[in-house]
Amino acid sequence: MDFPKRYDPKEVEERLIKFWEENSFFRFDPVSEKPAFVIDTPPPFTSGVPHMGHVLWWTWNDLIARYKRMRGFNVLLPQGWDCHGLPTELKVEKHYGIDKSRKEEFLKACREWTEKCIERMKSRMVRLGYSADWSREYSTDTEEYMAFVQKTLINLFKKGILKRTEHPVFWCTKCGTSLAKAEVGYVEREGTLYYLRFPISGSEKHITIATTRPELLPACVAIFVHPDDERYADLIGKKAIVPIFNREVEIIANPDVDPGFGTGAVYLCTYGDESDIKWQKRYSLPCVRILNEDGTLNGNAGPFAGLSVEDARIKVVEELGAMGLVEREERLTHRVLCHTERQNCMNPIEFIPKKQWCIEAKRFADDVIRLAGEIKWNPEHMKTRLVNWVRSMDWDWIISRQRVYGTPIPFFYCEKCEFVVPGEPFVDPSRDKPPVETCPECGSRIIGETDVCDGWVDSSITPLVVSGYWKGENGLYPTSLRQQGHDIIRTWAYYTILRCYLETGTVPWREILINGMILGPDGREMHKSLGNVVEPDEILEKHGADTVRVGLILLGVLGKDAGFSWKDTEFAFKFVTKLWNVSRFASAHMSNIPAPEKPVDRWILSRLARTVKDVTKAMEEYQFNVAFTKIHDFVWHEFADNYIEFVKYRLYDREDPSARYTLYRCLFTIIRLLAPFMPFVTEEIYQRLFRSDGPPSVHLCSWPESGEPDGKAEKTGELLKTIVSLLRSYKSSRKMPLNAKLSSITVECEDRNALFEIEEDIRGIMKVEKVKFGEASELEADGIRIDVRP
RNA sequence: GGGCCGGUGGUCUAGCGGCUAUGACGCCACCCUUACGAGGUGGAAGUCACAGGUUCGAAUCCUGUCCGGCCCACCA
Repeated sequence: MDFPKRYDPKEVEERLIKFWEENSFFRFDPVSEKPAFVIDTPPPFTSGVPHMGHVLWWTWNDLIARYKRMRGFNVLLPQGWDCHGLPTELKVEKHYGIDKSRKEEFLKACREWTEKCIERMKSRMVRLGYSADWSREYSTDTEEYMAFVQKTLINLFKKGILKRTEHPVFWCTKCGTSLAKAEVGYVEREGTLYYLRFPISGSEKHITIATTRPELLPACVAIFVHPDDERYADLIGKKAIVPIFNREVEIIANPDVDPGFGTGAVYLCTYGDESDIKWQKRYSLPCVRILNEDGTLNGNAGPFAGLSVEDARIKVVEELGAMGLVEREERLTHRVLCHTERQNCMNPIEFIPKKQWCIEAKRFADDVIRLAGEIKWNPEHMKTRLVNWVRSMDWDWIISRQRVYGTPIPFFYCEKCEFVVPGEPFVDPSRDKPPVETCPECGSRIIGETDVCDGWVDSSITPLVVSGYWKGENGLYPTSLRQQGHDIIRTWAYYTILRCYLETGTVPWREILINGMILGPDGREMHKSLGNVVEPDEILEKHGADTVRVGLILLGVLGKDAGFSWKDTEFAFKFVTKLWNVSRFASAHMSNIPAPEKPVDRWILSRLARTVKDVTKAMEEYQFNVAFTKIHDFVWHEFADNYIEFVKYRLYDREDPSARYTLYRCLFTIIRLLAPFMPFVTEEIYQRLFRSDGPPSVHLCSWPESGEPDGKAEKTGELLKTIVSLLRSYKSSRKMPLNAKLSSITVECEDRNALFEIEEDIRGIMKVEKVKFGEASELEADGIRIDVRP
């Protein structure tokens, strides 16, 4: 049989990708009798180049899809693209030099850029062997998709869950947009704590407050001290004078103040941080808005108007200093709220009161927690993350973004009374006509919303899209499985559960699988500046897709981060070669004609059965690294190192039909076990050796049945292994070639019958002329003793 | 500060109540066997983080300590 000496991944992969595509093997069959398995697949964000994290993600999805197909499921593995987003806008501004004020032109450029990104991503997925049903591809920037997003938003509006309200929002002055709570986080920063004196009204005394934000002085509306703080007991209820502005503010007792920090006195400005918002509400204080959206101070800041936050800080301190009101300054590290969702922004967040569209998510916290309980989490403990997040949430979901490349918020409202009129999807209220000319309430002019949606609004309804629910088919909803990273549990997983629940009343998926992050080889996050970035293309070019996949599968423990490892890639590549060589050997010696088994055959078949059992169990638990390692160990160390070596003498000398058939059975099973992991090399072997006995592709074969392991046969096999190992050791220690002849050996073991069964094998494998049973003492292992006569 | 996860030869890893603790990489010695040197055989290397406890029996279960990692949290 023709079987090339070397496996050429590049040639094979190109050929098989075409072969699979031409035959549409991976199309979802809508009329199939088989149970459906729907994977809620990632719409990867289409910005930049795919990285190792994407590749792990795809590999897992594809692995699951291929495995489930072999298990008899009608698998739907669709693919979508999450297009909208700030990074794309920024790229377009920079690359094309188009300003977003030229909206139509700008959007066109965004789409062009996105198309390119999709092409780049898709080509890598295809090369990796991603077995998606490409006929079901979708993009979040199509009118069809956006129309559905808008429809769900209008539903929420009608139910009174989506509203336009004024609220201080997280505002990034650098990106010029509001943000959701999930997009911001605290970052340790160096800063200065200023001790500022406020004169007490009608007194010679003063009170000293400590703050890191002196520039917010114009917005000061109160001073707080702890109710039990003796230092300030006599000042509670009195008024302090805001320096420079000569405004009076009340000194109020507030139990949340920490008397141990700074001076124990804190001033409230609208708004310096989240507690300011809480306290302002609690004590019904006024709001002085001093910040513009670009991060400069406005007219309310008096002499500081027009300055940036940073400049104002210096100026205020200077002026207070001149007045003798700066008591002291001290350096400190504190936590600053920053735009953490975007690694290359990380700008400090300001709070600006604004009218925003908001989904009242908090109301549904208990429902989301209940639904999380109905979903099977892998690993289980990741559910805690979601639950903790939902419990700690104290803000609703602000969905409006002051951007252009996004799904338009589908509402119009009255310029005077703010009465809201929904549009008819698809609608772009920034350019389309409102459905009514004037406000039905007050007769004033109706204007269109110009904001667009947060990107998560698009991507949180993918289960409704992939299942066909959005087109009125709901047979496939809820979907079977979502796979995603733990870093976006509080965003993607949470928002998806919430949105799908609000739309359908049920869970979006039955199971969720959490993958870890792929770190650099040094164990740190991959960053260009750290020089620890490994590009998937590099390995893909060198060793092929199967190696890339297995290299990552070995790292991928459920929910755990792992550093990229060249060793594992090397390991994977060696195994591809090993499998190829094993198959090459088998191609010359195996046969599909059944024949009765001999003891050694029964042993390997039992070991094989056990392997199938273990691997299947690991696959069901999504422990892919364990599953692969089990197959690897069996193939290399039991099948190749032992079984094949044990039967060579039978194959070479007498073409033993039992060995030939056993070889066939083992390899066919191995190929099928490995097919989901290494789709290319297994398909190539299948086409060469097994195609005539089965379906047109190994990926259409069924998953092997395990059968029952045979304990007795395994014991006999172990006895043979031990004896062979002892004799190899004997030869090795005497620097003899392994195929050196021995005249006789005497074996002392418990089971004389077993020894009798394998006597011929011992003689054939180790070139021993005579095997005797009896007392021995020269070599010993596992309670078996041997004497050797060279 | 709260929560979660983990700590097994030099490095990575399996085992998660019961045979002498799995395997890989690396290391040492050897073999040259007609699938594979991207081989093969043999070997050295571990008090399974530490301390208690439960049990006939603990790497495995419980408690505490130490050390890492991640997530969350308003100390201005």
